[in-house]
Amino acid sequence: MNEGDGHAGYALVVDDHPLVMRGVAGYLSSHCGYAWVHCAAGGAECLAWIARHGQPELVIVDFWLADGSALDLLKTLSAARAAANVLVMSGDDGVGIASQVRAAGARGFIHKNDPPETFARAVRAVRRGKTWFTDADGQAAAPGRGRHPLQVSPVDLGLTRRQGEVLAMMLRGLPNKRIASALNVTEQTVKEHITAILQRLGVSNRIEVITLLHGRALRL
Amino acid sequence: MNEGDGHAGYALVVDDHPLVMRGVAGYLSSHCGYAWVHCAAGGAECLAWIARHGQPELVIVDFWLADGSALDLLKTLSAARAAANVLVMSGDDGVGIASQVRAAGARGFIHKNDPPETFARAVRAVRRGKTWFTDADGQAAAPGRGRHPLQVSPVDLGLTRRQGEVLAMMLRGLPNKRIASALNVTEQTVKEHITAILQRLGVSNRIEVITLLHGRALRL
DNA sequence: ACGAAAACCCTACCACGGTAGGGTGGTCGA
DNA sequence: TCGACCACCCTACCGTGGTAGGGTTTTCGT
Repeated sequence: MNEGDGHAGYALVVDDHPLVMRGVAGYLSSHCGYAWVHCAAGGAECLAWIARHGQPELVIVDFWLADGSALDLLKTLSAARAAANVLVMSGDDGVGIASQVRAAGARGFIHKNDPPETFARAVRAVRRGKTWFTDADGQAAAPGRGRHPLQVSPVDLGLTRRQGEVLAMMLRGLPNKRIASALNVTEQTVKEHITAILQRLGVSNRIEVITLLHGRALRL
Repeated sequence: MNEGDGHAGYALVVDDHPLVMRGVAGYLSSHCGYAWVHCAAGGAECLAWIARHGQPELVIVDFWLADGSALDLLKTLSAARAAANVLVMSGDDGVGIASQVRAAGARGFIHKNDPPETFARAVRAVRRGKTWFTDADGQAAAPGRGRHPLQVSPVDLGLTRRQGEVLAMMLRGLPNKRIASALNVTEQTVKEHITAILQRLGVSNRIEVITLLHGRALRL
């Protein structure tokens, strides 16, 4: 999948919702190839962090922060060093946010309702020096929802029922032995199920499976 | 073996922000012992899902949904079958939300700003039949931020700089060989770094590391 | 100037994961 | 009844991952 090479620089997520931070940070590290992802709960913490450690390669900021909107932070960042790629993320459809944000120096704007794929595309674009402003600011965020598979069913993945159970336990990080004893079968049998799963999913390791499917729920 | 693994009942997350959903769902499965977590993007989808599949053991609803607030959904749920444990989650500090939500039949209310630990405690409480309403609705969400460590900052995890780099690549699912070549060191050196990381984190596998820091639980 | 710690290298050993290639018994639909 | 498929078992092989126990160099704080 994506190749982001070793020491590319780190990403910084600024959001005051821990769970959201968690989700975004996880997604960044798993699907966008970021080695280090740091989180800050607000603008001040973000600036302090950057002062102490270097300039991040990418900054993702929630528009609505506890200590004011992201606009101030944005301007400060731009004033200090315009180098950082800043991507602003918002949960609502406030008109003009995109343009405000762009004026303040952001390199892109995305909506929390966007599917993760869009998110990843935006990150990639910004990373390459491009900008990413989906709706041309007058298009008013088309309500057409971009639903995407966040939960996967083993069947529509081409797996048998048993393989699905094995997959579920594999995703939870259980070693073969435990899967075997939990299923009351031999470790060998588990291995064979796993071999089948691997080649059906086109990967070679169990860890590739985990990094591939992690974050989406398995529906049996 | 462990608590609610096998067929304890599933959790349902209702939120229209994919990334948030991702975070919450991941946290539920990793830190709250939920084997199955399903996600719905709105109230309608939630109801449809419950109609098709069974009653979930836990429902987590974002207060602000695209198709109106969660109150309608809450009432519908309560009217249909009061059995479900519903936990409402909100991102802002709107006064009276907690009481509104409680009146509508929710079993608990949490704030997105709350640290994940609080989230987990709320889930556990609701699961045991108790309720969870942090501020007594008049206390107006103390601004004292509840910052907590939740993301990979190698240093405040007790890791050296190099170990942090290795950890990052490990989390991306890269095998030792690749890490070694990316870092221009021997595979052996990488192994030693990893051994150090493992015992500092108190785990025994790299997959335990991944599942630990990425959300999947291992609960042995 | 000295000691500690980090980063690097080496050999060797063993458990685990995954593959290959055999076989059995059961269920289902043509 | 026959074939297809699933689940299960077995032995055997090998690559990777992780540990143990040696060692060298550089960096850094006191």
